[in-house]
Amino acid sequence: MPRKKPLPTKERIIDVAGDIFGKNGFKAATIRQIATAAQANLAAVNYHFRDKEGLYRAVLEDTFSKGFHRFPYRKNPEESNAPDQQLHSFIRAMFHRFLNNEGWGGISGRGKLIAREFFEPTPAFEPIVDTYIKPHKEILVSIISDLSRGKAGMDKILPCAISIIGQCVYYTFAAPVIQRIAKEFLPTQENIDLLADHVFWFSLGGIQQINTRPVDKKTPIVLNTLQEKHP
Amino acid sequence: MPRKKPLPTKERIIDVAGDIFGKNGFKAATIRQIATAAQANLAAVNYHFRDKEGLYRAVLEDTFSKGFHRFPYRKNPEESNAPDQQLHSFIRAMFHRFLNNEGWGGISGRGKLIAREFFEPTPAFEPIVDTYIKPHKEILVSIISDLSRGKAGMDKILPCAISIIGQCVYYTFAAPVIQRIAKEFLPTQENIDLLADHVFWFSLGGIQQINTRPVDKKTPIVLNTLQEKHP
DNA sequence: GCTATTTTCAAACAAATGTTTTATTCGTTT
DNA sequence: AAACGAATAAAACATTTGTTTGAAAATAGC
Repeated sequence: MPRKKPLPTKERIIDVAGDIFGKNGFKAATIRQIATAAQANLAAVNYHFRDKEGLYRAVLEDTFSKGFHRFPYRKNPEESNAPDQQLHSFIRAMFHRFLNNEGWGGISGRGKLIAREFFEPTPAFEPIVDTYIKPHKEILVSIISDLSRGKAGMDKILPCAISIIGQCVYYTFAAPVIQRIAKEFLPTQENIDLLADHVFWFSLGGIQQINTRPVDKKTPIVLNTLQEKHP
Repeated sequence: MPRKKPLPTKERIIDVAGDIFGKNGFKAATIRQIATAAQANLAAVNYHFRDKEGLYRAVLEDTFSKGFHRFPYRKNPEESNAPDQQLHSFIRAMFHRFLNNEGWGGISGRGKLIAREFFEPTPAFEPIVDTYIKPHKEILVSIISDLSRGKAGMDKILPCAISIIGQCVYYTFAAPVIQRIAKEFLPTQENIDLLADHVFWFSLGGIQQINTRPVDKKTPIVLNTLQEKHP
């Protein structure tokens, strides 16, 4: 009869709590709000998750688990194994995970929840880093290392990795600012390829520049050359 | 006698509120906490700022005003006017504004306050965007345009600008993640030059790549070339 | 079909918090 | 010196909110 309740209460609460924690943050979200939206009783949260923080932990684990499961970060052996193709796939997968509605759905979905953990992590984020973030970073490091044919040390690889992830994260989560500056590059599901292509090419140039510039040289060289082309 | 009160109550509250709003967020920060830390009476906040939100608006305006005043974004006509030097200065100024203790002091200072407004802006952020962010972006756009000798359209300039600002923002605010991945690139006052140099070179290569790659080409070209150097 | 366990529900509790009120103090002006 | 307004102080008010409680209902196991 009640076909509006296909999921058991516990999972319904996790689902709804993801939205509400995302929209309002941990402190501002209220258990009453969540219970009401999940069509559950107020005490159900404390019953199933012990307390508000227990619910939050469950939401976070559920979010990352589903996001990385739907859009995995492992190298795809069926693809061309050229490292530049691998980088392109990596960036595309990241944007899909962030923006696709089957993933985290951008800042109107679970995005803000994740952004907050990036910038002001709670204790609940600790296991997430070990389980998901670190292996994810290792893949990227390995791709960048391949791109430099194994010649670059970690002192060059790591900042490049941060620059790449930083672009993806910023493009995704800074939507409110981007909307006022460059509407055509808004982080939406439709723009995933556009964004991924840009970040890919920009980063490819960046990695190349980092790998080719002379050490401890203080002045730019490549673009000076470019300028001198048209004096 | 009370030499511990060099500032009038109103400004003392703004100062302390900046720290506490930054550390805890708007909702979690309490007026009692702020009043106590500012050695002011509980009612002082409502008296001087009408309500909690009024105080928050004052804090935000004060933060951006001081940050941009201490580390301005205007082109410095005394510097070399080579666009690559301008880009370097722009990035350095941005990192100083973000990280320097005379600026926003990173995420242990006012950084988190600003990060939150970037990713989930409140109504109080509206005037800030018009007064500070938009002109700031225009400077960067003009520099990138100069870098491409006026040949690039906004469809190429804007995403490059976002990529550059994104790196700076991410490097600054993702400190908790960076700490677990690349400790030597932590966003601290001492690392400003290191970070600025990396973002500068990386972005210079990125801009160059965006400007030189053939339109609508789907496969990477530059790094393939690089690879073929060592077959 | 009955019992034991799990889950749901309504109500109440206790703590925290933004705001208001009223009185007092302090500095300036008349 | 008196008077006025601004600023400070202490207390109380009205909500909100996380959590607990005890009973009812539903479910599972035998």
